[in-house]
Amino acid sequence: MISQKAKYALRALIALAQAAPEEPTLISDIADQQDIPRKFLEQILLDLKHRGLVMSRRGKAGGYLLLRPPEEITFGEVLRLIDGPLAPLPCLSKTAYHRCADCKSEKDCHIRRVFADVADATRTVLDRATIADAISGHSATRIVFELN
Amino acid sequence: MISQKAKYALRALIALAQAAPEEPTLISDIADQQDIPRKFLEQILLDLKHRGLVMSRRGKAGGYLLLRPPEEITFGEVLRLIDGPLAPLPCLSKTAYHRCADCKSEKDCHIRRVFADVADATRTVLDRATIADAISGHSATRIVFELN
DNA sequence: ATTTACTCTATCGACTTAATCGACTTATCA
DNA sequence: TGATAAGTCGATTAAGTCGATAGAGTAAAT
Repeated sequence: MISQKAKYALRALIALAQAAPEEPTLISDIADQQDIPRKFLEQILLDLKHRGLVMSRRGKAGGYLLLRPPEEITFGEVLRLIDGPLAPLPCLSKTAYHRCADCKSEKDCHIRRVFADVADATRTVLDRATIADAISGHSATRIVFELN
Repeated sequence: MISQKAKYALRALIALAQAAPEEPTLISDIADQQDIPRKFLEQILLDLKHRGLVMSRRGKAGGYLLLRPPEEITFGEVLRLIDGPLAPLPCLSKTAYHRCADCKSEKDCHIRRVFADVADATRTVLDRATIADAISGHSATRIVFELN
């Protein structure tokens, strides 16, 4: 399950993508429109700002703006930023690899092999799906499952 | 990330599948062999027993036995049992569906559409992969990703 | 100078996770 | 029949995470 925070982040980015590209949107407006607790959303937007996804303007007529085109912001990027690695096992993460504490041999790990397939699938889907895709309802990836 | 408990459960089942099919295996033997805290493993095996995956014999010459063939125990089943639903959103779970608390319309949910693909992929992989597959190193599913 | 709005750090309570404890029950065997 | 081996089971713990809130601070505009 993805966290509530990640859902909020994605919804906020979608809201920003749907707003006028030059007019800053108020935190409060996003919070009201998307039903997100105001103060919680502040933190989230700040995180997104620190990672370069959005920018902000202070003072009157301030607010938030998308810093990159919605076609270039992927779900994978947002999820990693908020929830951490996508991989189901630490030893399968491309972006935050580390050995499982009690693992004797990665090559021989029976469960690792199975989860490697899961990791590939989620990575592929989430790193291809963009905010723009989400808004348009267009799916970036078609997945075909074959029996071995 | 899957929980430590789920990893232990899978490793324990694999160990049982590799043991003689009629000789009960001691909790302590599995714990030692797999480096799992003894008392924690007790709980896990009890859960697996209550769900009908294994059986136990008490007293001298007691221990645990697999109750079903390794070809019929899937990763998906074990993970659901230990960690709960596989789906990344509650509204995408087949086995434990429930609405997202703050969701206005599922049909119009932009993020739901993306995660539906993730849910399909993980479900397919994990519900096809069995304990027997894990041991043999044979992968049950080949996944092909196509661009839309 | 005042108002508006974002910034930042700290804190909260509820829950979850991983693990441990200890008393109990059941089965075997001498 | 009683000692011993082994699983059963509920309670408890410590640490961490999650979702949310509080409040003082800073920057910009008028």
